[in-house]
Amino acid sequence: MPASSSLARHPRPNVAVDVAVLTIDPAERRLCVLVQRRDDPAGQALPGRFLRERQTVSDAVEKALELKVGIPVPAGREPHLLRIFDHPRRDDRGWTISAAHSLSLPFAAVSGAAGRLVPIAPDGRLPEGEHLQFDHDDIVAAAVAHLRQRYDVRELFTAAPDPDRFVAEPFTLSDLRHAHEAVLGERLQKDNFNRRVTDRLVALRDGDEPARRREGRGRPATLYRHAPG
Amino acid sequence: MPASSSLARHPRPNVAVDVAVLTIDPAERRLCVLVQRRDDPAGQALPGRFLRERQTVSDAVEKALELKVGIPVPAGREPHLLRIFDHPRRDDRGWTISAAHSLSLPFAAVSGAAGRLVPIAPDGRLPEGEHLQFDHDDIVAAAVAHLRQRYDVRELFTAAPDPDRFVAEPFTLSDLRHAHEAVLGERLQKDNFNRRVTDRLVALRDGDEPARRREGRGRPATLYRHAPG
DNA sequence: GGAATAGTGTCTTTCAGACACTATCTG
DNA sequence: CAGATAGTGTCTGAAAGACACTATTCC
Repeated sequence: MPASSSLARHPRPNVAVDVAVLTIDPAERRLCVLVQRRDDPAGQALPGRFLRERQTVSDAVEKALELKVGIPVPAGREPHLLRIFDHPRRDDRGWTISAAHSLSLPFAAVSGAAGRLVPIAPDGRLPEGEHLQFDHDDIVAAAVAHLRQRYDVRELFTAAPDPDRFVAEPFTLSDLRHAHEAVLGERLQKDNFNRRVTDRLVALRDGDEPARRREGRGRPATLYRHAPG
Repeated sequence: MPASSSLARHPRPNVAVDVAVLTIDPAERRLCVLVQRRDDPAGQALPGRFLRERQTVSDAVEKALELKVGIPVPAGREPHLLRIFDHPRRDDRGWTISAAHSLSLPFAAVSGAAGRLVPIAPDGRLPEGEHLQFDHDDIVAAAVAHLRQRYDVRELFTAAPDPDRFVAEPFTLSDLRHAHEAVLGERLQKDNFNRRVTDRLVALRDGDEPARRREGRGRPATLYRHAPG
């Protein structure tokens, strides 16, 4: 903020926020983005909203999600700022800049939303035939790129696995791996993945034995939580 | 940008940009940030400016640097968006949000600036006794953290060395290493550093021999450019 | 020769990646 | 038992980090 000048009478831009809500569909094991349900066949759009008086950006994101897709933002979830779209003529209704954000949510928080979950192609973009209005395709691509960086292999040792907490505790190593595979859009090898992440996890105990989850056929899997710190 | 609503008559915020200009003082081999020269003893500040009508953010950054510290931005240099400061009462003159940016410049582009170069402490913050107005201390810390990530060891193999081009071509391996040391605030081992970066560089030729720079005592050093691509 | 800077040979440790194996459950 | 899922033992190759060495200049 410029320190010296008094607040001059400049025209001020409309300031908007747009949000790419990312989640993982556990049935399909696919990364999805939440798109507003609108009848307009010309183009779907991400939820977005103009800033109201003295509103913070993250508050505007929260309001946009409540009003446009009908979901509350769980406590402790923070939107990530991706970039600012500021082309002077990008909106012919007037000078408008938009702060593009991404927000990762667990599937349970999104499944009741008033919107469609569009799967992300392995290349990190929207599938053929799914195109969004304005610059929203680019926001999705930026959101996925940003997310994949946080789930990069090399991050597994410096940071925690599943930094965006797509997977609810407690979880099995397979749950965790499937989440990483959905984010990265590629298969990971079970053995190497397990060895990399177990240092950062604590196994739940059931008395003397490790706590396990039995589900369908096969050997029951040990349950884990994220290690504190 | 919200697609459905017409442009309502909301109050609009003042939108500002603030810039942490980072450079490396080659004599001191230290990372520095450019601070506006102001007489106000209460606090120094980073260059910043309000957006003018239909102005883009990066254009506002450019203008701020020209007018507040008197330096032109060389072609091909892009400011990095760090975060948005948006506390509703952060400026008592009115509702103002600020897009904080960093911009890396070679020393030659900054040495004539109307401002002070303040060295960055090894912990990435401003030294004791140097404090800036508003949230500008935080901008500097964020700018340095962002920069150090780009200069992380692990990035050397995936990306080019000196991605922000602090060092002008042609350069010696020592020039390049000193720049990385200044950014990271720690010493690097000559041998390992050289081996990591030489793949990404091309040695200049002087006829049959590699081109060398003789300077003071010691064996002359081979000159390099960045490898294309 | 001595001091200073440039550059290399090679060893150890770490760890990502891959293959093959063992373990425990359901039907 | 077969089929399915969970989990481990161990090798290979890449590369980061460290030590010791050689090379070429100025004085």
